[in-house]
Amino acid sequence: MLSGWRRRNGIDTEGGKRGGREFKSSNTMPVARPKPSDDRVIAHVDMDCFYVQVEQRKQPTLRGHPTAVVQYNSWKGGGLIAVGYEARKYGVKRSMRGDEAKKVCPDIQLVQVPVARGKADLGVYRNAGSEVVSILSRKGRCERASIDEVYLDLTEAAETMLAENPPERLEAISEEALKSHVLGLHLGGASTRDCVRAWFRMSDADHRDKLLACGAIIVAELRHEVLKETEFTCSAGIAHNKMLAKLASGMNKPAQQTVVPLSSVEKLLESLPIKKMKQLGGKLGTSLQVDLGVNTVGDLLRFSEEKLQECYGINTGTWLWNISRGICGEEVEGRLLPKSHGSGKTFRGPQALKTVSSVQKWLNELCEELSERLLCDLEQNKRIAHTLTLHASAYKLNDSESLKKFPSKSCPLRYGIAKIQEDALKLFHAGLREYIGIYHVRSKECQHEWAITGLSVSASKIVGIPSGTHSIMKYFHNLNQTSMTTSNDICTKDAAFLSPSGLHLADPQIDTYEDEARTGREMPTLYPVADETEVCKDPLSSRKYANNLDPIFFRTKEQRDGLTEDIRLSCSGSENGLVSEPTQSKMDFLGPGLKSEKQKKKFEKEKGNSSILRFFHSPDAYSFPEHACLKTFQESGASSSGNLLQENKQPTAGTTCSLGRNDAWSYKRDEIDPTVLNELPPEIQAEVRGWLHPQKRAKTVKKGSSIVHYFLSKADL
DNA sequence: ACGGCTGATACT
DNA sequence: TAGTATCAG
Repeated sequence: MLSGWRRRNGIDTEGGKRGGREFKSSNTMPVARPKPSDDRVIAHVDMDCFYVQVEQRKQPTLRGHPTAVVQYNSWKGGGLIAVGYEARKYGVKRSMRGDEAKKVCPDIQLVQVPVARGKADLGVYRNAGSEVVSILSRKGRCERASIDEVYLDLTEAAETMLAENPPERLEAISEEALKSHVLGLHLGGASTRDCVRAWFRMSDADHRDKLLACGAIIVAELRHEVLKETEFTCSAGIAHNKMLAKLASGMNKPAQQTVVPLSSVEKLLESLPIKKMKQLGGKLGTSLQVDLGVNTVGDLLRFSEEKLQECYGINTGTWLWNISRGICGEEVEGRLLPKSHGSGKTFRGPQALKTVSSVQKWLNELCEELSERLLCDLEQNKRIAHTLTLHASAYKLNDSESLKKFPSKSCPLRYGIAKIQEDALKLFHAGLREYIGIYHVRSKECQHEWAITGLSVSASKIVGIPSGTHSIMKYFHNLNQTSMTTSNDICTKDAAFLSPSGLHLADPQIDTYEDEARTGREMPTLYPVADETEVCKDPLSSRKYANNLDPIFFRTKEQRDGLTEDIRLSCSGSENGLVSEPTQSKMDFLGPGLKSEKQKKKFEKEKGNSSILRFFHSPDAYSFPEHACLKTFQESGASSSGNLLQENKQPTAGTTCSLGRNDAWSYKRDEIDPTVLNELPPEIQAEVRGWLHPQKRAKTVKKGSSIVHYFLSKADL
């Protein structure tokens, strides 16, 4: 009996008896299998104890000393979030408390995570990660997998090297490359290095091995550049797919790289504990162990694909079958920027928040950080986020129902600190009302019913906006001239133009809130660009925009072509005039009104900036009337959205490609004038070309679920 | 009620 | 879609 994991994820919920299974007679039919291998060259680069390195660079005297990064030094020395390798020798581990670390390693230096607005601020690490990404993205498609991890598709670069400058012709192979670990390489007699050198130069090797060798040389170069330019060391894995590359990058740390030739895969996986595989470290992995007795990846080979599908569903089953053979078709995504931003904090135990005002206070802090990061993203990457989401965790006091989860709520995101704060609070109330039950709504000040143990706000649905001759500046400039006579902020209405679906959620309506006298206000005309004269007067007209115009591209075709993702990845507050004044803890206790005063001053101060940011800094920026938005916010099950939204379909033809990192919008590829590309910075060109000519090879779909798998020849691995 | 914070993704 | 859950580091 499968327990736990499957109950939720299992696709086949009806006792595992699947209709249609009998149609798959396993041997007679040409049961196609995924290719046993592909000839891509994929690298996974993993920064070594990244936070520690960042702190050591900032404070060089820490180098060479056992060091760990800790947050919230208050309780038991704080929690470790990164441990340097010197400290690991003493047995210091992540998720130790600072005190325990001191115990096993008295000399350890504990560095605190920067704190801003009363919470840990990981901004410095994010920025450091961006530095690294900007270097690693030079040689091929690059996917930022996390703050300190990157995947690279080096296939083209490796092929080029193999054709023009193969290792065997290379008079000298870099020292770093020669230090590679090559799995399965027999080190008979000769020194390791000579062996590796010989491997790199092997002229009779499998073509795919040669590609890997080239990949390893390239990765060694890249890692060297990272070290030179950032002082950070990293480790890497080079293999034919993401899964193996990721596996390899962790095998020899720190500051080393590991190559996985095809011939080594079987043995590598045979004895590998199942939990070491990415995605199998959690409940699914446990289920494999407990329910199927699978302890190593090799053990998985005993099960037919059908059996695995019976147990875990079609997708996961096939995926398991594949990974046990070292097969993984996942593409490197080609995304240098995050898809969402979030700011959150937990309030454990006694610190749990029990009043609305304390919640509000913290929401304000979180929203402030979020807003800052959003503006940063806007200015540096020309991207706009469209959805604001509030997550909270809570428990009920004196209630058996305390297991109930606090519901997440989201709404359209309006730019401007005050707006975000206001909306976040409304979302909180919406969630709270649902959480405690609508009958208790009125007992607003009745405490001790609930306690909040975690709060977070996040911004998602981030899409790029055009740049180039008609830049974002111009866009907002127009906006400002025409419609923002009283306002300096982007708000929901703008999202009407920008939102891919035209979906508009009204502000959450909390009945305990006074309506903000929106009624009589007239809707301003809003000209997206000078030559577009459509006027948005009522809720429906926003739909018209969304339907008829590609919102972001609701300008000329030429303008559309300029779409770009700015490659300036860093988002450092101090560099862009966005830096906040030193956080004053007094502010914590000031109401929104006073805070607004502060923000006003900040805005005044920044008025001189040519930055677009000044458009959004006004705290009490004009708010578009709510009736301009479709009200789709679901309240007590009463949904007014429904049909309106469903009509709104995006054209997704076969020849569309998704722009940037967000699939929200598609457009016809052949509408793009290729010559425009040449005017973009080279790095951007590369990425845009990536969009325009996505994958040469058949696209392998997530988790091996793709039907293409079934049309490829059976594995002989 | 302790590991905090951040992010991605899949499913419904 | 919006909301939930899982996973990772």
